[in-house]
Amino acid sequence: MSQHRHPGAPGRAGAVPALPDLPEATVARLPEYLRALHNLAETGHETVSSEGLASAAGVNSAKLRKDLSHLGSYGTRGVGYDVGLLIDQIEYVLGLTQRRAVALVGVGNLGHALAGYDGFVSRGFRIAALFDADTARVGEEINGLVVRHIDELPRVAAAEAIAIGVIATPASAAQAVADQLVAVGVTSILNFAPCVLSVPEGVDLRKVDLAIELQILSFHEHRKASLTALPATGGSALTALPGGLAVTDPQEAIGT
Amino acid sequence: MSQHRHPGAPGRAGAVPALPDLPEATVARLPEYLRALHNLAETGHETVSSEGLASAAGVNSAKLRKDLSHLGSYGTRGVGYDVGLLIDQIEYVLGLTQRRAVALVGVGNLGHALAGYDGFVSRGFRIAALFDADTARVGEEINGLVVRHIDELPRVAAAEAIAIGVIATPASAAQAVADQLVAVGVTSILNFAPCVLSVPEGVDLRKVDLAIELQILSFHEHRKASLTALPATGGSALTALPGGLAVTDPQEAIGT
DNA sequence: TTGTGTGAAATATTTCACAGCC
DNA sequence: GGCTGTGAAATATTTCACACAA
Repeated sequence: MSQHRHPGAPGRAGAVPALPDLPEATVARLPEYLRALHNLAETGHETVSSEGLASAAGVNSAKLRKDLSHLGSYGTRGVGYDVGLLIDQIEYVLGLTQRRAVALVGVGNLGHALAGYDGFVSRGFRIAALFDADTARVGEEINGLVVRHIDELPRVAAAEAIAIGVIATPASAAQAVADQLVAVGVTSILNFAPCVLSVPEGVDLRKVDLAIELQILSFHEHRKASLTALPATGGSALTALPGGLAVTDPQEAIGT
Repeated sequence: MSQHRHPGAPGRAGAVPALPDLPEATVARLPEYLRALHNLAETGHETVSSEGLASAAGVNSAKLRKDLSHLGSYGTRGVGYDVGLLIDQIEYVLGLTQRRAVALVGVGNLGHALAGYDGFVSRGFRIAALFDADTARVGEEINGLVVRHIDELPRVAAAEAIAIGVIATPASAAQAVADQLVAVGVTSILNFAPCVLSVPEGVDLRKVDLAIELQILSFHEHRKASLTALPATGGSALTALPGGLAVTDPQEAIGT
């Protein structure tokens, strides 16, 4: 691509957004770059190389450059990237120039913590409403917000222009809540309940399952243990393991 | 592969683990299958087809079959999978046959919620210890566990055989905590702090960043808004968008 | 000379489609 | 007849390596 093309300049200088459809893997990394850039900006850096930003974000520099190249050319060859400019660009692409309103449904153990989580507010969002189905919890105030009954969702959603719904209910309630969110026009949902939700075409759904993360780590623990368990089988302990030798996690070595 | 090969039967009938090194994408889905299988078992199903399990887990059946084929052949052609057998097999591969001990560091807002999260306990883990650096929080009891000072980590880790460390501290403390966990022999870490951690080779690190999930959703909101914003540009509104037409999120349509 | 931007190569993952077994 | 297991094709993602701009 010739010359500098800045698709959708943040300053809206008459140009057009034309959000390029980024690879999903790239989208998932942009927030990480953004955080690293904010750190750099706070420590007085005005410029950063792909190498520098990549290591701050925990990726390799080739990947970073490829990712950023999808946004257009915001670097200067021989110099690096302008930190401020890149922050603006990424925030623009991620749609963070407007502070989206988030509705959190389910104010139990986890929901309570999410309601008080600074990161949402400090990173571009506004928790606009809290809901729960349990009347015992309705009325409680968390972080300056009053918990409302879920039946008030339609009214509140219209008033607050809710853009994103976060579900932190028990799994048994999650699908019903998702349906209600969809019904009031919410098109992005983040689900913390450990279950599969189905939503209509056009609604984006992401999920965070805390236990799954631990189970993935458990797999790798198991794997590491099963490898080190056979210290010397003659070399290729990594391949097939013909037969014999019952080794079911002797007791993973911890500490000295 | 000829006949039924059951690499590493759970019942340890003298056979060998021989954990096949599964594709990472497959590993990440196994916990989801496991949850779906438990649901099926509870509702009395003894057998399930790839189609049925796939839809319960929110994936397509081809992917499911490919994933399961990496574990060996546990299905019966023309019939489906034996629910109980598959549960055993997946639990075995994920290393859930032993209840791994988890240490949670950082008992603030989020950590507090994690300490009380049922899902960890119900899905194969044991929260063995809670730590914090803030002496004001040390001694507090959460869910039957007393919060200890982080300096006690070495002693406790040795006593409890901690396998996995969960970091729920502020970002500023996270790297130091990670270092301490690594120092006492922990080789798997789940990080909730919004920062990049570096750990030595051989230590597995996963990360959950709640704000990042919202930012990814925000991107898609932005994208949807920018597409629907040009209702009829003559057909190919999806391609480049030559120039002109300043469209910076008019106001995303919410509600009716 | 430095360091971005990017084609092209290498990997990883998903999907297709069907042979083979129950 | 139904459904798994799996090669082969299609996509997606990562990495390489270098032309070229500043």
